[in-house]
Amino acid sequence: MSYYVTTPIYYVNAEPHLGHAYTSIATDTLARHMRARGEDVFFLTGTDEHGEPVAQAAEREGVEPQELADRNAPRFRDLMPQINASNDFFIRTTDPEHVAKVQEIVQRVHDNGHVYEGTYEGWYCPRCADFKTESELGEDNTCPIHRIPLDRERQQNWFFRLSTFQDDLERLYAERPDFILPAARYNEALSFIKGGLQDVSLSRPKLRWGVPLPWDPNQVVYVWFDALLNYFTALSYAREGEDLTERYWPAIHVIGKDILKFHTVYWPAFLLAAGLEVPRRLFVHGFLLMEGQKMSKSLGNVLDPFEVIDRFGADALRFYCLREVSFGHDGSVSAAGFESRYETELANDWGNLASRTLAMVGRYRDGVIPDGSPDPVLLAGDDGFGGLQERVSELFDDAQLTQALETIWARVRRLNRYVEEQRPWDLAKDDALGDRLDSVLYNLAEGLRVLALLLAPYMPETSGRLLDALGQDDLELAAFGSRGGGARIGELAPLFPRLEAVAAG
RNA sequence: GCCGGAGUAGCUCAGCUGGUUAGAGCAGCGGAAUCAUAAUCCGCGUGUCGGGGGUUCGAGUCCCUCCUCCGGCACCA
Repeated sequence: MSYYVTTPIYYVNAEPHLGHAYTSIATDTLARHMRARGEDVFFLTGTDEHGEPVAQAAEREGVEPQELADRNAPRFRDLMPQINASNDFFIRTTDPEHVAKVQEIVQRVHDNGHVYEGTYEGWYCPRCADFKTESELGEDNTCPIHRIPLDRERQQNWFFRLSTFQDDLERLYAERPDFILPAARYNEALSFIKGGLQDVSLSRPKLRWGVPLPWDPNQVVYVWFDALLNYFTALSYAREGEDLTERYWPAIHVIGKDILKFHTVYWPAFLLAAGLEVPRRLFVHGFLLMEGQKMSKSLGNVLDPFEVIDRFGADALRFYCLREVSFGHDGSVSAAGFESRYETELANDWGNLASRTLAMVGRYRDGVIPDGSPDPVLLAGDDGFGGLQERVSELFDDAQLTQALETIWARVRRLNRYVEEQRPWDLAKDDALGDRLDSVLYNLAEGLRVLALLLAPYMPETSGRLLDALGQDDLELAAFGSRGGGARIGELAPLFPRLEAVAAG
């Protein structure tokens, strides 16, 4: 089965920050998990490069918009390998193939009768060269940015008949109660729709920075439709000489709660207008907060992802983001919280479990994992290994990334407890207990293998190192007890060196 | 104002369609152990499950009401 998953495309006007990293990490974790299950995965990310803010920023710097975009897009492209994202393609909305495809689809929507010419009236800022919404107006209808009085202006404009799709969208939502997760976001979108849909601008006038309308070159496609279409256009040219649309569409979108309306209302309606399938599903995540506050440079309360990666590696950042904040909700992150989880969970619970297990296999069995069979005591119980893959998979199906990780982590703790219960060092003192020791060591190694596979989507680098040290090269998910012993273990440097060691460098 | 979330141990939070003495992690105190990155494991909580009322044999879990916080209520990405 195909699994096409996307991040939003990132606006090149800003610098990459933790928020971008978070979305990409979550999406990558989904993609990696599905690949491990044998699904046919395609993972897309990219940059959004058109629109007024880019045009203005370029103007301020005295360069062409394309030049500004060319300079900033690579910073997002480079973010992906830094966080170890496994995206299959990186789209830029200035790609000529994207532009051509946008025009084709917009034309189709036009030809299908969903576009008409109208006038848009609103408060216009001549300095911004754009309209302001009611909610962003300053005192006495002034521009919130420039603090100058706004003009009441009318503009010729092409409109998309969003209102036509009122019933279609309501039916879509009724038929697919899990179209959007979490459910609270589904409710939010649905109540917006039920409030009554009005038509929206499809284009912006003048020769600004964007995709020209095929039937009216004096207008460019409103940047949001241009941007949303990336999910669809990318499939047509991501692979040279191959169109992946049939194979992968429709998509599963991972988005932040701030862009809910565009993705859950405009986007499905626009696809219907073009005669295309609506997305399979949308997963909406919350924001990472610093001490409950929204992160912002001016407040200086930013957790710099690049700094964390430099010191601790991408795995630690990935783990922390998905562990600390329940995926789908807002939550707080902090340097102290990071260090606490790094030390107690990554270094002590998990890294040390790997160390002690490998050390015992080395010491007691000359580095060869003994044969054995699953210990019933490890399979049973709320934190047992029985049915673990299935439970984790179910959670991933609903993008419950944090709960899945907690489910896995309960087994990390279980294995540490197993070591204490079995006391292999005592078994090793009595040759008559050799079979028992074999079994315990087998179960520990097998537990590590299963957990490393389940954790690999979250922490690909360290999980790979551990699997390597366990002499495993099969990365497909496989149940506890499905592998025998016999593998020779290798060297393993601490997966997560303790903080002092990291500081000492 | 309307709609939707949330309010559970010092902190961060789990608790599905109502059912054994309300849970986990962290922090704190005490102990055990020594395979391991001095890493682990065990024990210890008098919590008004936001307040009040109701339904029920039984409610954190359903209904009503009130309080507090957050989000949405359109062309800002």
